[in-house]
Amino acid sequence: MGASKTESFTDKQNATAALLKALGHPARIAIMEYLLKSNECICGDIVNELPLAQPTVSQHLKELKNAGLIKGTIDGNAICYCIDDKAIQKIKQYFDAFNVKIVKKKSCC
Amino acid sequence: MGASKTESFTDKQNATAALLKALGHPARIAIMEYLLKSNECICGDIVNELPLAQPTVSQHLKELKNAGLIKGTIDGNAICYCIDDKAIQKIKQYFDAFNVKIVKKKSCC
DNA sequence: TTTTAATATTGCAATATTACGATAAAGTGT
DNA sequence: ACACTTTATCGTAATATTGCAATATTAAAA
Repeated sequence: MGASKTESFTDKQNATAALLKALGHPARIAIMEYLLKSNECICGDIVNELPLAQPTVSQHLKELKNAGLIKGTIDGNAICYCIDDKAIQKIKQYFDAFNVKIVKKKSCC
Repeated sequence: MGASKTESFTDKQNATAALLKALGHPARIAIMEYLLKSNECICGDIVNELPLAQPTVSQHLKELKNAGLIKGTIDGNAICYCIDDKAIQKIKQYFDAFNVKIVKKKSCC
């Protein structure tokens, strides 16, 4: 098929998977890390930083934006992309909670 | 193409992306959450819990195992799958560090 | 040893993803 | 208006993912 049976899982599970899936590509990890360390957030700078063609980078930026991980604001004829803290908080909280439960649980194997 | 240009990114970026990609599917999130909350870790129980056919679940388990997120031990003719803490620690640390840097950084948009 | 149970693998169809050239769109500067 | 810059979109080829039926494998149980 190729299509996930999303309707069979909870909204929360689908939402979590969607966030992590958006980060599940090295180019998108590289974009996030660049936005984190650099003071530049202009789309063109990201394109120059990555070893990918401009349309490809644009596509990755779109996916990150759709997932809520970044937001873009128009600045003249350029676009400034920034990390959206809220999405990162959500992920962090998910793994924090996950970790707490792991510590409490006895591993059976 | 369909194939990621992994050779263009750092090993760390590729490793991070691979871990998150493995969790980027609702069925695999559901498996991890089941293993976290349940005392059962037998493969058959997971198959019964999920709305997917046995071969599909087996495939998802394989991906989680390849990513290092779970480990399986043979128990008679059943297999017990458990979460591998180390992988979760890695992810948690990644987002903790990410978050620290976000807080320090002034968002530009 | 034959049957049964549990899990993995194979093969395949449907769909999604990745990448990029070509082109469009939208703003800037002249 | 015109060229120029920046980013997005379209179209398409190559590859990957998802899901399952059928089948193989492996170990227990009878």
